[in-house]
Amino acid sequence: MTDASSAVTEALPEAGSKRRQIRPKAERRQQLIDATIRCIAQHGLSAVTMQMVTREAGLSVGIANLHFESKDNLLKETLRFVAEEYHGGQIDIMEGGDIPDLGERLDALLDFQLGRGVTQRQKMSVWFAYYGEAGARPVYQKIVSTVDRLAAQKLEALFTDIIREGDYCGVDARELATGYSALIDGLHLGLLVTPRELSKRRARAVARDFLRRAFPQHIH
Amino acid sequence: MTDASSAVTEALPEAGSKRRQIRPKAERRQQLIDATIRCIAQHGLSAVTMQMVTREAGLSVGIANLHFESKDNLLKETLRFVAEEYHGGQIDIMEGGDIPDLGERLDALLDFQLGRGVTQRQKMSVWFAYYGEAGARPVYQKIVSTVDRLAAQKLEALFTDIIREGDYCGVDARELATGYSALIDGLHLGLLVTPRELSKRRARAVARDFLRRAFPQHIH
DNA sequence: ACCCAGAATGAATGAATGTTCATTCTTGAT
DNA sequence: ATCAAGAATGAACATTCATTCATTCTGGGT
Repeated sequence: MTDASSAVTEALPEAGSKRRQIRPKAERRQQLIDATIRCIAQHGLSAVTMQMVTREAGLSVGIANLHFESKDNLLKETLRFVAEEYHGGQIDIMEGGDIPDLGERLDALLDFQLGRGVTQRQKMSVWFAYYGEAGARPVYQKIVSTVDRLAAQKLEALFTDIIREGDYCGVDARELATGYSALIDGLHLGLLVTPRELSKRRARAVARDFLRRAFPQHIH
Repeated sequence: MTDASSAVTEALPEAGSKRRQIRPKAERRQQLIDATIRCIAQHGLSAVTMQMVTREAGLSVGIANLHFESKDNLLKETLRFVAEEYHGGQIDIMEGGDIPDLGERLDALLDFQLGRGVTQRQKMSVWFAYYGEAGARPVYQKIVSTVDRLAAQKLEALFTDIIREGDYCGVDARELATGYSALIDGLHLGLLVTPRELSKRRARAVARDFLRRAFPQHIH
């Protein structure tokens, strides 16, 4: 078919290169997961197909079943990646040896949760696409609740420290942590579904307000 | 209903009756929408098929395309129904001529939002299934944001009244309303995805805490 | 220079699903 | 009792999609 000796074609040696490349398994896996995230964000979880994902990744259809065993598994691993990245980022900040001041640490957390650009929005789409299915799929519930529980513990610990430092009384760290987490989730929903009604700036203001009401000395 | 004169067969006059019945269009539509809700809650939006829905409704496959033109339309109408029911219920309470005391009205609202049983959980599954797809489907965004906007206005109005009545200062009704809505959404998510971590009782306590911190004179 | 383990490909396959429509049946009016 | 309108049925069809696998190709080791 393609005559190798004829030098006529081969116009794009780099960009649109059709050249087959061999890369390590871990790299291909990540490539496919990234493509899956973009596809879910753009087309919705229920519309995602293997063809769509592999085309987005610039690879052939067979490769997805080589590195992940099935579509189900690819979707599962994609959720795991997003969940761990999001919660891992939060946990790093909350443990945060690099930020000694507790008020600043809260600010950094808020920045992480409601900051960022397009990428963050894509991740949020993925996040909620899975939430929607979680009621019917125990596997998803398990992945989310595992990382979720750890993040919730860290948040409660941080709140406990702040309450002690500020001598706030009549405040329950656990209840407050549950409320703050729920508030952030709800704001993400708002940003995703009604971006016209809720700007990122306003979402941050609302979250800061919640924290200020609870820890007036730490948030200005 | 069943023919009284023929006493031979008709073992189950109600439950397993195979008899073909003709019913008005509106009734069939509601029957199919109800079945769709149950299917989404049990299997997840992406796993719902027309066969599944019509079997759940105890009807044949053709009927769905007779009363709704397509699967897409059935799903769209189901979302519209759930959205209007949920937001409509809230709005009725918030306008609430039947409850003059504003604090009690808040309580009633909270009851409606976080109360109920299995049915409510089913509706929530549906709600978030669509949220997950909303990022990619403008139709869903439009349906939700339309009813959402109205409910947000009513909530803001209620908060404004309460702020005036309680002489609360330094509190912005709009910002608080956004926060409260987001909090409720987030708590619903928690109830759906991590029911083990978050009981309905605790969710209510968290929401009440939020309101108490804002309107201490109205919530005890 | 040669070789081969295994990475990559994509046409083929079979299963699942949305939609159609010829046919059957019910009901209320005449 | 008869009939027509249209509600209801479900087998058939066309499409779409996940998965397979025979084959091709690559790059590091010898």
